[in-house]
Amino acid sequence: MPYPLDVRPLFHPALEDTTVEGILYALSDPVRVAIYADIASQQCTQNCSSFLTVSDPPVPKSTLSQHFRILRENGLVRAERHGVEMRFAPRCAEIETRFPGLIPAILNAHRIESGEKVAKKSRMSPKSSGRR
Amino acid sequence: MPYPLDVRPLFHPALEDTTVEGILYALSDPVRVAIYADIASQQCTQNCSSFLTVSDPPVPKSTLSQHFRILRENGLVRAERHGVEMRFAPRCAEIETRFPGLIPAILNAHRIESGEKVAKKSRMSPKSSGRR
DNA sequence: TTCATAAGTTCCGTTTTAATGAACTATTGA
DNA sequence: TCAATAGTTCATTAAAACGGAACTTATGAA
Repeated sequence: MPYPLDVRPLFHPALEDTTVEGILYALSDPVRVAIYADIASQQCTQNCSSFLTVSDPPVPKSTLSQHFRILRENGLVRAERHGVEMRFAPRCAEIETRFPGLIPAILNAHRIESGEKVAKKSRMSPKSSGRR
Repeated sequence: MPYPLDVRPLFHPALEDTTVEGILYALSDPVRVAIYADIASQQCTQNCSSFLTVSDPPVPKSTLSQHFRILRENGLVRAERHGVEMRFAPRCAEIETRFPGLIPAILNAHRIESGEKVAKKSRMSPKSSGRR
């Protein structure tokens, strides 16, 4: 008889237990902020492995797992086991009620910076005109 | 004849070289964010030693020095040697032009959290009425 | 059922990074 | 010239991040 699936308690902090420094720490890593920006912008939840290639070279699975744990334990995402895979949903709306404007400002800053990187890359790319 | 005072180049990143992750990292430490919040809120610049007691137990001098270096190298403060002491001024206004809303949101969140800590402490204090 | 595969996690050795006492370097004032 | 003060640097230790390998659980096929 199939018993309930693995329901080991995945710890999620209560909203009021989240801290600014925890949030800033979690998002101060380039891989984690990229993951979070992606999760936060998607309407649908995503699984772990879809993020193996957020970075080049690809992030090892074990490292990715740690990154997700840090995002979860600092209150940034909600994780749910779905069969063999894990799905993540952002907790932006909740955090917004506790620390208004914080997450939007960070995501906005991240967008600005990402835009710069893309611009720099395309300037350096052999496909671009380079200095004319 | 007295030569120019020690003017070893104190490195400050150009505004456009500051990064979100650098800023978040610098402010993800409780001591550093407390220092920065203080500097950002003061009209007058302050020296290093006035922050020895931002934390209890007091932060060792060598540790403080590192904290200030991290704030400076990540573009959060401008440091100037004035005789024997070092003075710091916030770079909030600059950062605001690059990452609008980021610093105010972080400082606001920090205020919220500090307020909670004070409230909790006074609830637990023997001088307060405690549970009535 | 049994086996193979796939998704994540955990373990553990290695590498980085942080913390801090002690020694050191300016600068000022007596 | 000496003493005191503000910060920095260095060296040691402690803590945290990284990532390969082994492990666990779920699923689907035979």
